[in-house]
Amino acid sequence: MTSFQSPSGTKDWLYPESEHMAYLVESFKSHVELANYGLILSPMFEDLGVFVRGVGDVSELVTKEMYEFVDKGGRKLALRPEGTASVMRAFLQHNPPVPFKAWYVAPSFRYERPQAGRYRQHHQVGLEAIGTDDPGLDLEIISILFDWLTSLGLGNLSLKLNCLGDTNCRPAYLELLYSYLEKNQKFLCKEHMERWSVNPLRVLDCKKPECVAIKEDAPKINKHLCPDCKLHFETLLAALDTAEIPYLLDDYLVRGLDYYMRTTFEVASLSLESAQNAVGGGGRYDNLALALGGNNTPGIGFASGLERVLLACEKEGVVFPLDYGPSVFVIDLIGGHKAGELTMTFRRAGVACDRSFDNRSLKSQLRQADKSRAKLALIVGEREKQNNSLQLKWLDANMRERFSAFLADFLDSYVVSESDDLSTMKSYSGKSYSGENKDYTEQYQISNTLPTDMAIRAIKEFFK
RNA sequence: GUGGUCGUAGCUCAGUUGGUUAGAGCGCUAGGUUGUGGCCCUAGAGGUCGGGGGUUCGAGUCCCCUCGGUCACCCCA
Repeated sequence: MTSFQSPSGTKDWLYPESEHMAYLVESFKSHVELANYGLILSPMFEDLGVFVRGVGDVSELVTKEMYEFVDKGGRKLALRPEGTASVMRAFLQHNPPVPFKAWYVAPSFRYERPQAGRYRQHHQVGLEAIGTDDPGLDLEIISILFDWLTSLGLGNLSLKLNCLGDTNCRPAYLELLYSYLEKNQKFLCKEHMERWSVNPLRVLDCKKPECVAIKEDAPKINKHLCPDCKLHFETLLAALDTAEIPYLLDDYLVRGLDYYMRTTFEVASLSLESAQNAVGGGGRYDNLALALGGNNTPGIGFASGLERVLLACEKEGVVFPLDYGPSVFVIDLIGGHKAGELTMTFRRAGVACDRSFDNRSLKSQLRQADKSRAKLALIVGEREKQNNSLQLKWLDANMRERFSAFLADFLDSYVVSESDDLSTMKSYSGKSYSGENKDYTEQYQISNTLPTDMAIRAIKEFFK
C-alpha cells in the first residue's frame, strides 16, 4: 500500500464498475441522439467570471464550493462546478445556428463535505437547448431526462416542477415575498433570521421547522405569474399530461443557481434513502446569456449525476447488459512466442483475445482462460508443435456441440484435434457426438500454423 | 464549513475487562504424479491493526491530533 490515496471526495473507477459508468454514458448518448442533440466538449476549467457573474450571484455553489485557482499567467480560473455556464459561454463565443441543441458528459468539481452520492469530483451528463423559449422545448428536455432514466430500468422516480417567473413578474413577486419575510423574520430559523434578505427565495427551500411553518403562508410565485409565464407554464403542463409524464407541482422548488427562470424541475429517485436523492435537475435560464455579456438568448437544460444514477440503479437491482471477456484465450505451453503471434493475428483481424504470461502451467492457464470468460481456448504445446497443429477447446461445455458442427465447416484447414482430446471432451460434457459430427474427429493438418483470413472472418462472424 | 459515527489482509468481517509470534471466509498463487478450466482437497503469499503522538511493564484495544469513509446539517447531480 502506498502512502498516497485519492483525494477526499474523489474515487477510482476500476473495471468492471467503470464499465457501468461507460454504459450509462452510452445509453445517454443514444437516447439524446434520437432527439438530434450533438456532443459538445468544453474545457474543464473556465475563466472565473463564467461562473461568478457579478455581485448578484450569492448561490452557495459559487460563493463557497468552487475550486478556484490562479494559473502561472495570473489568470483567475475555476474548475467547472456545473456544465450550463460553460455551454452558454461556448454558444456565445461561436454563435452557432439556433436552436443549439448540445449534450455533454464531463466531470464537475465542488468543494463540499463528501457523502455517499456527493463527491468533490462527480460526473454529469447533460443537455442544453439554446435559442428559443418555446415551451415545446421544455417538454423535450424534461421528457428526455425522464425517459432516459426510465429506460435504464429505474422506477420510483419523482418529477417535481415549478415556475419561477421571469424578469416581468419576478421582481414584483420578490417584493411581496420580501415584505412578508420582513414581517415574519423573527419566526424564521436561526440562520435565515439573519440571512433571509440575501436571497429570499432560498427560504422557501429551507427544511427547518420554523421556516417550513412560515413559508406555508408565504406568497407563492406561481400565483403571481405574468400572463406570458402563466401561459408558458400551463402549455408545458398540458404537454406533459399528453405525454403521460407524471409530475408534482412544488411551490418550493427554487434550486441553487441564480440564473434559473420560469421552468425549473428536478427528478428524485425515491430508492435513494439519503438526502442526496436528486438524479437530475435543471430549468430554463433565459437570463444567463445576458449575464455573460451576450445578447438576450433563452435556453433550457438539465444535468444528471452519473454517480447518483448508478447508486439508484444498484439500489433497484438494475442489471447492465455488459459483454465480458474475449472470444479466444490462447494457451502456449512452449515458451510464449506462439501466443504472441496468435494473439496479434486475432487482434489485427478484430477478434478479441487474451493470453497468459510468465510460462504458467496448463492448469493455471486454463484457469485464467476460464476466469477471463473467453468462449474458446486455443492451445499450442509440444504435440501441436510436432504435427504443426492447434487445439481448439470450447470453454462452455453446454454450447460445445452446437458450435462444433458449425465450426467444422470452416476450421478444417487449420484446426487439429487429436482423437484422445476429443474423447476427453466427450466424457467431460457427458454427451456423445452424433454420427453426422463424426468427421469432426478426423485430424486436420495445417500448412500454416496461423489461422487463415477466412477462418478469422468466420470466427468474427460467429462470435458477433 | 458544523455536529455524530466508523477505519483490522485485495474484499466482507472476528479479535473477550489493555497481556505471548493478529485470525476466518472469499479472492490470489502453487500443487493434488508426468497435457486439460469451472467443483473439491492441501499448502503458500499478503497486514508498520488508516497515519502520528501520548498513557502503560505491555496498546488492534485507553487519550489527543490528523487523514479517510459514512450520516445529519448546509447545499446540490
